[in-house]
Amino acid sequence: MTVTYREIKADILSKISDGRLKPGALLPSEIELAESYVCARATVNRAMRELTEEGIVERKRKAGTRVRMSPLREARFEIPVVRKEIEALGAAYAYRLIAREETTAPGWLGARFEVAETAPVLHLTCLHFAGAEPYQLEDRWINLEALPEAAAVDFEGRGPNEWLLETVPYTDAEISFSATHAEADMARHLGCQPGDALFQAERATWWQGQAITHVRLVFRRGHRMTTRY
Amino acid sequence: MTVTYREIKADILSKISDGRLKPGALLPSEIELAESYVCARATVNRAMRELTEEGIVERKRKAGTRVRMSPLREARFEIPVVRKEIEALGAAYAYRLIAREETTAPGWLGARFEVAETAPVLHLTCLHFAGAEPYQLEDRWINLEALPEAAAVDFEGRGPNEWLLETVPYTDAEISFSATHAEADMARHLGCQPGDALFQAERATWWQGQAITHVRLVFRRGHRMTTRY
DNA sequence: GAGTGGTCTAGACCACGCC
DNA sequence: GCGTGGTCTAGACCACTCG
Repeated sequence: MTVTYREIKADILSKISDGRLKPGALLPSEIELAESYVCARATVNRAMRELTEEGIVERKRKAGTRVRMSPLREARFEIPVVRKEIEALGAAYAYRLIAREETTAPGWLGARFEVAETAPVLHLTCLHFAGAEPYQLEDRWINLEALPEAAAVDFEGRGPNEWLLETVPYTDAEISFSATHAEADMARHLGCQPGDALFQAERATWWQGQAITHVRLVFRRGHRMTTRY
Repeated sequence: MTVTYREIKADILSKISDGRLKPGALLPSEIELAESYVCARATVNRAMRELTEEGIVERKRKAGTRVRMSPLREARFEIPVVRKEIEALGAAYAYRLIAREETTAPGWLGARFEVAETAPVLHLTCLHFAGAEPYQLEDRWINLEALPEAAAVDFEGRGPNEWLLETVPYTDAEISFSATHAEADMARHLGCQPGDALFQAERATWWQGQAITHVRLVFRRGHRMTTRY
């Protein structure tokens, strides 16, 4: 029965949990820990490295390893495909294409995207349903210079997000969350009142510096994005 | 000049980026990779383990290592202290306590928190400024059963978030983001119109199952939470 | 059964950062 | 300088899972 790096992690965590190790406390060096756990230093190292990545401890050469003053943790959100998000709610997923237009990039998009305003883009508006209820309104722009084949796809049966996921990888993405008012047509599609406060996400993706797609996702009234950490 | 795990990661990533490795492709086994990179298998293993954690590849015993079909990535958000958030904007931070009251937990809080409705709580309302502009309205509830010493603190000079961070660790936290309407007093404090759509975060933390604090943070109009990934 | 990844060991060298 | 963590090596055993 040897000591695993998981057991070492669990032991350190339990010592923090029950107060035997307080925030700011200095831990023994890897060599000392390896002796006390009777294992190789590499095993201790892996345990401590993972605790570092998880934001539990802080390490500095020469200074040693300390329990973080306030465990710096970051919340992580998976960015699921809307179909899976809805199916995870236990509802049936349905999709409808509302509008489709080939045009040129409007000014705000050009600025965010670093594409010329004359660039050809495909503009799609779609609605995603959870059962019979509208769930999310999708306002999508696809850069046809980067992705000319998108012009040949009719997005009637399947949403552009799923098509894009299968078709193009990306190297960079930016996502932001904010609140917005329901405009008149938005309220009509989402079944809420004009002026209602709605949660929205905007995402842009690039492939090696070239803009691929920008999407604005407006959720139905009352939507919450939640995570535990 | 030895081969590091970082170089191996970078090499694999570049092969994915330029198409030499396509989504779904099977990579050579660790032993083969170690031979071709002329390094120890542990070095290859670390590179591949990190690529797995980052969602770039998928590994199964016996089946081998594959490039993920669609790189499953998660967005990460640091949850900074509001003071640092504001200072990072280049603005001066200021704080004001608006209201303070010792009371018992309202029903909705008891439900979220699993504390009795008779539990004593400290209810604080505070405003955080970026320069002269209101930035965030904080509506905080502290469980006085878990943290009786909070009753003795006047939160005049410093916000409860900073006090809590220094004072109590937590084992579990839940955070959620949504949109809300500005109520009348909220609009007055944040300098916006009643009914404006505002972005809000709600966070609850626990220490080993015991509720510590619940906070609702309502941001000024137009606030966006952004990350790249 | 056999091949793959998962982990541990014992040892080594190095880079960083205090003193 | 010197102690700490960061990394690499060569070898080993094990656990899972596919055929």
